[in-house]
Amino acid sequence: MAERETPAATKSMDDIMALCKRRGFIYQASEIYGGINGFWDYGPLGAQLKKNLRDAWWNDVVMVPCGGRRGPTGEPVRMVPVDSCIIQHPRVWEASGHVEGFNDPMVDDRETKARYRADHLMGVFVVWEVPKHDAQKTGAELMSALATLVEPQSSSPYPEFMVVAPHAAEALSSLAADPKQIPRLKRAQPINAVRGDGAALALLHFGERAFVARVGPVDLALLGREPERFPAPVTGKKGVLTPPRAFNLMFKTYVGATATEDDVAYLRPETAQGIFTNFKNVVDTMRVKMPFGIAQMGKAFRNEVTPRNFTFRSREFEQMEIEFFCHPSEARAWYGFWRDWRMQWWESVGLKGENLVLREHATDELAHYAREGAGTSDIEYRFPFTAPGYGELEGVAHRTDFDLRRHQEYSGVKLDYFDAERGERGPSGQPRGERYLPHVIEPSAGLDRGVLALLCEAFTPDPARASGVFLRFRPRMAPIKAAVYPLVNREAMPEVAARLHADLVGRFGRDGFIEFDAKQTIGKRYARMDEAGCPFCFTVDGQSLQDMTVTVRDRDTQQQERIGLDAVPAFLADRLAR
RNA sequence: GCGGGAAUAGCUCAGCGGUAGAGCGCCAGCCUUCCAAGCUGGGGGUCGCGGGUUCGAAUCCCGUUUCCCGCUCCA
Repeated sequence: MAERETPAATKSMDDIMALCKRRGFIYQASEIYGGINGFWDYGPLGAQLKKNLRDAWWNDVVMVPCGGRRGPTGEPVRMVPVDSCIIQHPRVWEASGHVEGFNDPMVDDRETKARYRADHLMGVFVVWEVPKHDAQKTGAELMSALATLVEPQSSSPYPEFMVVAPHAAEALSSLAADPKQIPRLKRAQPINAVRGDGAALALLHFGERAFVARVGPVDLALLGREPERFPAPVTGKKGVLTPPRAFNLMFKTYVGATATEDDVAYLRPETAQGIFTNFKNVVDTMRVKMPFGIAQMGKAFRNEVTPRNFTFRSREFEQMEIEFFCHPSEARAWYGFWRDWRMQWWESVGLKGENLVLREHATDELAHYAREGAGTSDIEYRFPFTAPGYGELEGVAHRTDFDLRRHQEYSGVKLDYFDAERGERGPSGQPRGERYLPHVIEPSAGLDRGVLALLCEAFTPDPARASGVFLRFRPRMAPIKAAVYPLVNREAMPEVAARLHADLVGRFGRDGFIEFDAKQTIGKRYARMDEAGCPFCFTVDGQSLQDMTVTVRDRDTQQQERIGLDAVPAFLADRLAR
């Protein structure tokens, strides 16, 4: 299959979206009302395609963990599922870091179109002009004079300039390296280190004049009230900045009818936390033993700043997450195991070849919970809109014990695990046991992104065939499993075909649609199935009535073979497993 | 949030101040023995939405929504 693959860059996303609409895979949500940004609905074929991918994950991950293969410890992989609520106690999201991490206020420069994190705007507050005779002194020589200087608080609350940096120290060093960030500034010298209020002092030279300035965070409340009195970074121009605007990425709602601020709750931005909050319950009730995983699939919600690229960045989406708990000493081995096996799984559902890559994260792009861990990898697919780059399908992260530790801290409930098989051996030869907070490997996949990747991968333009395009789904993923057609709507053909159709629906109808259609020419019906991605069409023709055979038309090759009517179920059963 | 482009039938698009169109698809009938064949007929659009200009707006102007591209953002 891989050798006939169509490069992602040659596929048009517009064409894929049009096909998705035309064939009932994906519609824009609330379309008759003009649509709603960042939300998409699945049509009949899309719903079944999505279910097939979801079922494959559930079966291959939860019910037959890792397809039956053994983990790095040599034992079978143990896995149990949960299904937790979308709305959790608000403290869950404080513990997870989402309340803090999802609330970066941003400031826009209306003139230059630049956007800044408000807490990264460092103000430069001039507190003292250095007398001319002292202007050539170094920062160190000024230190004694500065000891008696006016308190920085007495200077104006409005900065003279603004510099973009995460904190004062970095602002100072970047100013020293590149004074052009402030108009007319010739030279900047740091004077002292960052103080308690997050600010530091610097000596700034403008031509012949020199000033001592305090560099530090600006008053965000004041910036919100009077943005016109704050200078923009780089240009120094006033009146062009917007007030800080909160980009709250969590969907807020209210529990109860009163809807006061005390009732605020959030729709989960990830399913993972529902696993961590149930960790103790699962350990206490399920006789699981380390190492083991808890899996969950379900909807999650993120108020994305810019939903874009079809369903790739939707505000409502479905996740398939595993939290795999293990002893800290085994985390590295399990991390590698999961990373490699998840990659193979995506290949098994049809994303083969150079469009699928495994990318290990560089240290500086790791999330807050993963810095101390064995690593983070992304399994990425080259979508037409990311080509030649890639978009994330699944992240595999070693989250250390970050989440359990935080939930233990915020809830006050002990979440450590007593491992009876570890620890020193006592006189009887029995291990004394070891109590520890497990480490976690998290393979977290996006179901909607997976569906989109399947669609993009399957989409195969072919000017030689009537439909101009066909969808080359793996039979296991295809929403329509087979079609049964009488070649013509005459003689006994429709009746024979209808019987075969009923038989196949009974055997395979739970896995996907089995089509029946007697209208129109056979070529037209084949072409429709090409566009819908149906892998096999069984046709009853004149010969069928003589010798009880049918033709099987293969979607990918357009070739036909003739098999016995009674051989069709076995033929399909064999192919649909692939 | 910003800048640019777009929105007319299920799809692809034409129409650009004077009665809303074509091709394909879809549905029905006829005909048809293997790849969107042919014939006949049919359904389907308040021209994204809301204002304004005009005797008259799909068409011009303003606003708005959605989609696409580029920024920006992305635990």
